[in-house]
Amino acid sequence: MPPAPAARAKLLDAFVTILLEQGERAATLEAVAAAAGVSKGGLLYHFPTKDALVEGLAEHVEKLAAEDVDLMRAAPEGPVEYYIRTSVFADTPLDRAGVALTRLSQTANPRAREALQRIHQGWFDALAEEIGDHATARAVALIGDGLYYRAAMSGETSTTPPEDVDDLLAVVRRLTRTD
Amino acid sequence: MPPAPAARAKLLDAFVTILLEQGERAATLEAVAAAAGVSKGGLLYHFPTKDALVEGLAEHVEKLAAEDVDLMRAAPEGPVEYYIRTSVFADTPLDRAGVALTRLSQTANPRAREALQRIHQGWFDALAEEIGDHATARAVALIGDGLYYRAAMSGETSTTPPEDVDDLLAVVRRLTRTD
DNA sequence: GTCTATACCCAGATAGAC
DNA sequence: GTCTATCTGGGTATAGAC
Repeated sequence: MPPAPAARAKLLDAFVTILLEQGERAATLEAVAAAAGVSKGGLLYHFPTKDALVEGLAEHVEKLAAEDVDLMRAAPEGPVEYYIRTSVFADTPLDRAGVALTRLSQTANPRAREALQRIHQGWFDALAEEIGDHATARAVALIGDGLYYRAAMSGETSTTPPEDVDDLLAVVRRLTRTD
Repeated sequence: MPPAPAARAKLLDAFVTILLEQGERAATLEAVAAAAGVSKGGLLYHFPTKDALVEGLAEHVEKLAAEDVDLMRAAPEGPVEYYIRTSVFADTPLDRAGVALTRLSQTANPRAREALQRIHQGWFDALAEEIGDHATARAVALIGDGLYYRAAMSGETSTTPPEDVDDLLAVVRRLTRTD
């Protein structure tokens, strides 16, 4: 990979921020360019079309998610606990970019949807490997999805209180222990 | 309530269908009007602005969801089983309209978001009443949310196979039984 | 209650200067 | 590599006929 110019990263970051804070409709080329401190023309040099911008975000998220799956598999507390803990919105780069991509996914962006599907599959596989039972793994994955999508929808930047996460984790442990 | 003209219902239905099949971007006034078999002007007689159309959909979904909560509380198999079973996308009027509204919710429609929040709260309350333990109720609610949002995102019109639902239900029963 | 016509605006994209 | 025009299409909304 070439050095990856700073402007590209800044543009993607601006795209994510607007998507998070104002939704898809507000994420116009002009708005993204302005937020990144360049002109529309400047943006279009790096991303020739809007689809290219979406594509760039999708790739970015897939890369971050792949790294996350590695972390998940290597986590001392195990994939399940890692997964649940990190499913609550925590304003990490992956959270931000992931939620932003989710907002695009319903619009009509097959690319965004495919990426998200692969990402979720990666998480699920890691869960299923630890849990064994398919249906239980599915239930755990769905709990994470629920947390994730709630964050993606409700525009909440708020973090779920730690004790709530602990309570939820206790429930999940009860679920996986009996297998 | 006045007789509620058929055209209004047809327009809302067309709005829902386009939202489901092609996403928010495609749901323009013209497209909705055409799908409902009227002209743009005709649509604008019933819904003076696009916001009014969204508002109309939100109200419609809230009404359907309120009825669903009643059914849920009265369900012979109990609220929990009813909730999980009906959380998978089944192409019912409520499913369709609910998913359509979900697609709108991230855009920047506070109205759509508020409606969805109230709706989810209604379901959660009914669950918590049966389950007792707050954290467990939350977990069950999240599993349903996960199913729901997955349908909302992936543009899947496909129905989850019944045996998968049964498997999931078995897991949920294990979860609630121990309380 | 529904239609046509049209005004207005803004998003996405192109061309070409610097 | 970034900028300033500028074109074009299409989305929302208004006016007014039928």
